Order: sequence, then C-alpha cells, then structure tokens
Amino acid sequence: MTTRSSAEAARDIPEATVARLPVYLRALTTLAEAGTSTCSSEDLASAAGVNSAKLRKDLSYLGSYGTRGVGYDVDYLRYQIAREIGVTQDWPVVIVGIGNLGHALANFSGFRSRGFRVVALLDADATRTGEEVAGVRVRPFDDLEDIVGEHGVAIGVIATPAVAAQDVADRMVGCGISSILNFAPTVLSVPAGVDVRKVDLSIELQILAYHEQRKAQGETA
Amino acid sequence: MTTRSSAEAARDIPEATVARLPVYLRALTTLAEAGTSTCSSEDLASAAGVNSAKLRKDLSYLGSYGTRGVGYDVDYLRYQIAREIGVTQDWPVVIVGIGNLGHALANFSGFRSRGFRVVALLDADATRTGEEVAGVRVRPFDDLEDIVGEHGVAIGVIATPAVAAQDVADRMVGCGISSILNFAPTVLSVPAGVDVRKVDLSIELQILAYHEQRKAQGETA
DNA sequence: TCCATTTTGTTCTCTCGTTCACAAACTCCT
DNA sequence: AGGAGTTTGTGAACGAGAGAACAAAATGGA
Repeated sequence: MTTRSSAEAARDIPEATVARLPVYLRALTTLAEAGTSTCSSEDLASAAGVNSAKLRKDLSYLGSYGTRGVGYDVDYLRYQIAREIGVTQDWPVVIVGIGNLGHALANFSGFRSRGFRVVALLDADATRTGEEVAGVRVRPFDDLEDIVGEHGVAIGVIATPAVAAQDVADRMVGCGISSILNFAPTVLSVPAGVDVRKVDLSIELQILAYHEQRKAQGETA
Repeated sequence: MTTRSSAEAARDIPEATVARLPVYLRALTTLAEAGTSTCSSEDLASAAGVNSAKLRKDLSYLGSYGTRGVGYDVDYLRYQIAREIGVTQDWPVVIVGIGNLGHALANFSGFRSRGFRVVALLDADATRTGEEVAGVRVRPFDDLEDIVGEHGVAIGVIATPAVAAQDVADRMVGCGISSILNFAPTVLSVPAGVDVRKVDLSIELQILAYHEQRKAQGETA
C-alpha cells in the first residue's frame, strides 16, 4: 500500500519539502517574469533563500526535471511544481468572517493568480450581508452548506473572532470541507482527515520577542 | 561561553519549543479566565493541541515549575512562560504599509493585550498620511528613523506590496530594527543577527491544496 | 572522438525533534 | 505513619530533516 511503481507514482513528499515548494514556485515565476529561461540550482536556491543542496533534494522528490551540466528549464519546472502542488486546477474557497482581516483576505490578489477563487464571503452578522467586498457579495453564514454543495468547496478560511472559530469549523467539517486555514487565535479540534493550518500574528510576534530579549540579555550580561 | 551555572541560567530552548510557548500561554490564559487555578500536563496539552509528553518536555526547558502528583499552578506557570518569552515587558512596534492588511493589523487587539504597542503606522503613499487608524495617525515612511530612535523600536512589521518589502527591510535594519515580521510575499535578505519571520497566505493555501489533491487522488485511485 | 568542465541527483552522516516509558515526588486516605 | 494512587521530569529510542560530498550525466572545445 505504501509503494507504487507506476510512472504516475504518488511519492510521499516530506512535509518540510511540501512547505517549500510554493516558495520555489514563486521564485520561478519571478525569474520567468525577468526573462530567464534556464537556471541552476544555485540560482534558484538563492532566489528562494535556501541552500542549493536542499533545493536539489527537494526537487528530486518530484522527479528528475533538471539537466546535468545545464540546470533547470524555468517554465517546465514551474509547471511541474504547480502540478505537484495542485495549483494548475481551480480551488473554490469560502471565507467566513468579514472583519478587517476578512476584508484584507478578500482583496488579496494572490488568491486568483494562484488557482484559488473566492466563491463566497460569509458573516454571521446580518448587518454585513449584502455588502460587496472585492466584487463578491457578503452572504449570511447559514448559506454555508448550500454554497459548499453547489461549488464543491474543499477549502475554508476562518477569519472570525476566536469565540466563533470552533463553531465555524464544525459547520465547515459538517458540510464536507476538509482543509481549513485558521486565522482565529484558537486551537481548533477537527476529526482525522481534516487538515488545519494556523496563521497567528501574535504568536509570530511573541517568537520574535523571545529572540529579541535574548539578544538584549547577551549585550548586558 | 556556552555553559552557565547560575540560577538565572540562560538555557538554550529549542526553536520548536519556543514556537509552542505562546500557544501554551494562550491556553493558560483561557484556563485562568475559566476560573481554573491548577491543571495537569494532560489538561494543558489537550487545550494546546499537543501531546502531553511534549508539553512536559517543553516546560522542563524553562525549569521545574510543576508539582508531581498535583500539576501546574495556572497563574504561576503563566507568569513564568510570559517572562521567558519576554511579554512581561513592553515592545514598541512599527507597522509599514497601511493597505487592507495594514489596517487589519493596526486594529488587531491581540497586540496591546500581549505586550506589543503600535507606536507608528507608516506609509510611503503621501495621500494616506494624516489618516487615523485604530487611534494612531499614519505618518510618512521617511519618519521611520526618527520614530525608531525615539521609541527604541526593535520589532518592525512589513505589510507592503512585495516590490517595496526589501527596501523597507533595508531601511529598518539600517536604523537598528533587529526583528522583522514580513507579510509581503517576498524572500527578504537581511544581515546576520536580524530575525525575520514570514507570514504568507498563499503559501499556506498552496500547502492545503497539495494535501487536498492527494486526498482526492486516493479516492479515485 | 575524447577530455575538461559544469551541474544535477543521491548517498551518507549528523543534528534536531518527537514519543515512550519509568523513576522520583507529591497527596490523600486509612 | 504508611501505602495506594497521581502526576511530573527526564533518559533513551526512534524518526525526520539538513547539509556535505561525490558519482553520474550533460555540454563544448580541441
């Protein structure tokens, strides 16, 4: 069950590598826009901010898309990574919670350009529904099930206050969403098989504060 | 140079542990607000969404703050973690780039409540300066050096478009900022000694898409 | 054609992080 | 006072990730 030998082998790519593939993809796009058609692992690695050995090892999990002595074809590699990640297809996304953050997310241009399409903005606050943000009308949260069913949404974004987040997640899971991006500062509990990724501003700041404090201590010690 | 035996020993806490301490801190705050005065590692671990053995090992890097057979005193542990992270002190922060995201960040309540204080909002766009966001006036980006010098700012937040981010980072580093939280979708290059943490919406979505695609493949295979 | 040069793909080693399992230490009940 | 029952703190085994180093494969010039 773990080994497949077909040409379309579903190799299991390490999680750390998966997290870097989008970075490589962006670096390749930048290179392509600058008119570069070929690059070495060294070039791409420095554009992505990683070690070149690590880059080559990461790419080797996808297959053997480079040419020894030459390097990588930018467009070809870009397509291969995009395909591996899944951004060659179209991913409908719902965003729940249209506060300041929800607005910022709805207006974020990186969505459309990378295979993600915001099919609905939802908010429990009835006074917000009807409002239009980034060309999409805000609808009541209770429309969630209809929208998910209609568009086949698999990815949900939670941008609500912390107290509402678990309820939203439960509803999302209940109607078939299996990947959640959570901006609310709460630990979500979801059944196995549902992926949750968390983006938490204050945690990031606190990590910086820790290191900052240590730097300061070193100076005065 | 690496070993210190004083009571105030600066143990080197693993990076993975540092990243979890803020999660524990938040879980403890929630417990305290619920009126809980004591908790076991099992309780806290489930509130934080981690394994209890990992939690105990993480806490053991800080010291021995629990009581065997009893558990941890919520308030005491909370203080110890806050002190270790450095959020018992006040951290002045500047935010550069007052677009949708900058607005959301400026309004984010988690700043103040956790020891971070937004001392300035800066934007290169002159038409935005003078505007007031979350009680702080938007000022021109060129005021950066003055503000950093005046308030002793060590942490900067970049919420500009990608093209501007590297320039902003250079200016920040130039005037003494040594920790940067970067929301722009770009790899920043900074000198050694400067910490950069990156928050990138579209990378997170792409990671989810990858796993989502694999789930779908498994079903149809 | 053959050799020097370049650059990839991969093996090996080392470090870091996670989890298990258990001794040490504390409480409570008899 | 002593033993049963909890719960922490940590040593040790295990697994994953990072980086060095090198063989394999391509190019280009003589």
